[in-house]
Amino acid sequence: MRLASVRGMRDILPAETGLWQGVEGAIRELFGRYAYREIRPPVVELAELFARGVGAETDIVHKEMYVFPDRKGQMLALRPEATASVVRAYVEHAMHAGSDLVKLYYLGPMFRYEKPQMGRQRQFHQYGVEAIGSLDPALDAEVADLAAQLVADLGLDRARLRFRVNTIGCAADREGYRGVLLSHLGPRAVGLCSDCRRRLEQNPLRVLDCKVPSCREIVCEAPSSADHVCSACAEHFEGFKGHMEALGLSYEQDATLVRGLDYYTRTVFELASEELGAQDALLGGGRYDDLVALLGGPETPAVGFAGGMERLVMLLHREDREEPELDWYVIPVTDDPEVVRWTSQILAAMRRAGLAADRAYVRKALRKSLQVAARKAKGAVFVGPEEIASGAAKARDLAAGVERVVSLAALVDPDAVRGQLAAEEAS
RNA sequence: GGGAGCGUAGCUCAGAGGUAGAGCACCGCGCUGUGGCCGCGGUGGUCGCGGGUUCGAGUCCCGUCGCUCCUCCCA
Repeated sequence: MRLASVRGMRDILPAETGLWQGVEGAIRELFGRYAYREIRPPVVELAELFARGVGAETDIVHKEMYVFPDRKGQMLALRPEATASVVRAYVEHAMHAGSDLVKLYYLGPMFRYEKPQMGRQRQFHQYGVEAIGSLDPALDAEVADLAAQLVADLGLDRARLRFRVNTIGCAADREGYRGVLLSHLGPRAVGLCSDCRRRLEQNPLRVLDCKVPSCREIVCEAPSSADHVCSACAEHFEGFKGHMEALGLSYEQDATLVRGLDYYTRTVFELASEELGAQDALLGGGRYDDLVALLGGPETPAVGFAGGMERLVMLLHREDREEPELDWYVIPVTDDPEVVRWTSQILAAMRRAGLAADRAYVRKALRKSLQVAARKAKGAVFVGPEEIASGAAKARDLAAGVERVVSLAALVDPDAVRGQLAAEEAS
């Protein structure tokens, strides 16, 4: 069989890369505006980082991570997410020493060995922010506001997006709530699905977001974590919600919102879209106050979120018209060596002057070359014996269908070109 | 990991046991240095891959790989 890309890993072709660059540009611009600076951690880390940071028992680490030994037998992993890497870098480079609050963002490929489907690939791309060094609930709200602003900037329909928030408390609260939850769910275990009976022992919180109808019934009567957090965490959550309202961000509180990574504490949130099908989470995040210390740094609270690029691109995909990108397409009208040389010289001059230009390299009927030109460029320039003799060229506006003789100097002057085209369109 | 559907030309798809097709795209000609229309002609396929049944398989059977959807999980 012919060689093909690896399952779950796809090519992003030129027809799509324009959209990707646009989304990436919007992300970088917005995150910069919120005072986050880019960090680029490596794609490969010690496998242990994720086992410790994300949690050895989480699905992501336990079942989905690409793990392999290098040539010296060291166990490495392709990163399944970036927060652990960013925090590792924060600790490794003692970034706490340089600033009271460190705000970082990243953008790049992640890897999870899952069954591929719409909106879920084995290599996918995430963007995200991490604000490390403050426990202020206003910072949680800033991160949520940033997420909301991103989808607004990209022009997504707010009515079809759902912002859900919850609190799962600090580490001590989680331990306490785990007991409360167990004593509620334990007697009802018979009614739970087989997965949930297993979760009951490993991570009872995950029973909460099970989608099996019978489990949901049992779960909706279960005590919610928000009612079982300590007063400090409850106050923090109230503060967070207050700031959300102050910023005009609408949300729904959802007691079943539990994230799949072990490091989360207190605030958790998720933004989902109705338009994405089964994989509807656009972005998700929350607070992780214990992770920095867990990875060997000082006790440092932090909050962040991550979102999926593919899912964002999918929502924007409806407008995919392809417009000519080049300013000029230069066509030699004969095979004459002199003509061909002039063509290359004019082309080079245009490019050096900052114009986007290309030329016909495939010899064919002139009208065919014009068809190609109309697909690729805003204007066509003809080079032949007549043009060489007069020292000017025939330039054609391909949208307006108007043609006029232009001096070579005008051809390579970006301002003149714009004036020229505008004048032709007006006439 | 569990379940379902689909893989035929670059793209969208017909073909239901008997010579692999259409539309679009691409190339050429009509139209010698001027586009989008029209007409005519042409290039292009180990029918995902491997086995089996049959005189004969794109078509039926089994396996496998891939895609899509659900479940699961999350971004």
